[in-house]
Amino acid sequence: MLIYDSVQKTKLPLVPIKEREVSIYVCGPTVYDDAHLGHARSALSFDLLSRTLKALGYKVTLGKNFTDIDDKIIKKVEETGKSMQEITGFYIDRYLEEMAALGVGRADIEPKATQSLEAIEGMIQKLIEKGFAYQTSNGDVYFDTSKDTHYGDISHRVGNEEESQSRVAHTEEKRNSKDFALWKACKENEDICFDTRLGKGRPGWHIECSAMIEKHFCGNDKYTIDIHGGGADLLFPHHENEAAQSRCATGHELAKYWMHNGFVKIDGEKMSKSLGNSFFLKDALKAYDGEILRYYLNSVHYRNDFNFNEEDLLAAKKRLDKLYRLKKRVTPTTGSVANKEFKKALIDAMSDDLNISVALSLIDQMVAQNNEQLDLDPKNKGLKKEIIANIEFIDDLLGFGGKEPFAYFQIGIDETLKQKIEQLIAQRSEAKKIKDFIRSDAIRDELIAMGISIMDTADGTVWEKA
RNA sequence: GGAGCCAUCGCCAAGCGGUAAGGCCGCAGCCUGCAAAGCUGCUAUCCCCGGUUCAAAUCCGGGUGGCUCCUCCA
Repeated sequence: MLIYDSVQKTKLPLVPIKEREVSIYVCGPTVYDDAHLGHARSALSFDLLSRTLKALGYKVTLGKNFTDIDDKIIKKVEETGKSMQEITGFYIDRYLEEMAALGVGRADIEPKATQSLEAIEGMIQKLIEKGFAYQTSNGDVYFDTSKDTHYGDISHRVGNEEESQSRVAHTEEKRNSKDFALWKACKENEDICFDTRLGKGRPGWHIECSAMIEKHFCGNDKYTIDIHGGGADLLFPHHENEAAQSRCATGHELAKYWMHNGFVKIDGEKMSKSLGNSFFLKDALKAYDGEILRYYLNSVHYRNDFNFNEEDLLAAKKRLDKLYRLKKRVTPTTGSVANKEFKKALIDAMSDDLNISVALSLIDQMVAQNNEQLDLDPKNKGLKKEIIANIEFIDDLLGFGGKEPFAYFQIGIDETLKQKIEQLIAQRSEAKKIKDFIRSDAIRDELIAMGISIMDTADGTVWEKA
């Protein structure tokens, strides 16, 4: 398995800390609002990573956190009058539901900041003891970036210059402009704070990940986990800071490899809350089936930026349709063993830093080739079994193609409509039988107007929602 | 102002020094009562200019254009 390490900026062979085991930690969402397509892409990227590693025989332990302490959450509490738990619980459930619709598997460990306060507190204490952190007069604790000689190694930022142009506001009590909060002391009339040995307050954003990783994973003297992942926007400052905290507190590096997924863009611009161009996953799921969204969002290599648009989504859907049409042709059959070369080629493609484009092209070629073979030899049972097995393997590795194929083409059609369609098709068959093609074509036109396309096959007429 | 990334057919997208995968769209054909579906065939020398090399879309330098990070962010 080759993975691209965004710190070394090169593809590296994956050599896990423990043989045949891979530990992965991915930065999850801050749960104060609905997930957008960017969250989906990140989840999908690391889902693909985890599936690929499992297919290669690794035992994968995936951790993904929920940031449930945050200024934006507090703001929402103030705005809505709801409790923090109500808000975060609501969005966590939504997140998990929506990701499930995309076929994203649950993480093995799903820590929350609120459940990790002891670990957070412990790590901050250790940083203070070791002289890597300092407390200001109001009780805030900052990480002293000047004490960490490796600060900047993750994001490759030059640390010496004065950052006069930095957009970060200077806080008087900060010793260096790059220092960041480990602990934010409670202000006068704030009611959301946690009582700890550090006083009343709440953790800074970065410390929770370091603390949770330390709490839930153990590696060796050199590294805690194998792979740390997240969106490319987290590289700095979030991951730089996480790495610094962990390095200084524990004496070993946080992760051996760092992987970052590219952005989802709308009209060429990064989708973000501040630009107001977020496309919420819940809205996308209203318009498109989760499996199609999954296929589409995963169809571009995870490191590239992804420009979301409907035409491309439709093109992706057509590609998935073809796989399901092949599945329709072989459907009542049960699988045996997938084609060896196909299976190997697919795994090889994914083993090369998740080269999904090559994997999808292999699937396209498999579909065309098997369709041709079926054209030539429609009754070949062994072939059918192999095809089904191929598709099962695709579903396992990439997470699509698992539905019952007739159902796939009928998503969104209710029972009454379905009956009407089948009635019209029956009428058309009658007309065809007596060669009343004017009538049969009129019925077909009617169906097309309803958004239904039909195909006459040797086994009768089948229909699809267009 | 500082730091990066990217630029391949009308569109999406692989490629990682050895002579341009795949998909969508389009065209032609086979199949069909006609369609649809499926199959077959056809369609690019890689933003520009230099350089390195026997060989460059791939490496180096310089342009141009787009995007991102340095502020919450997946």
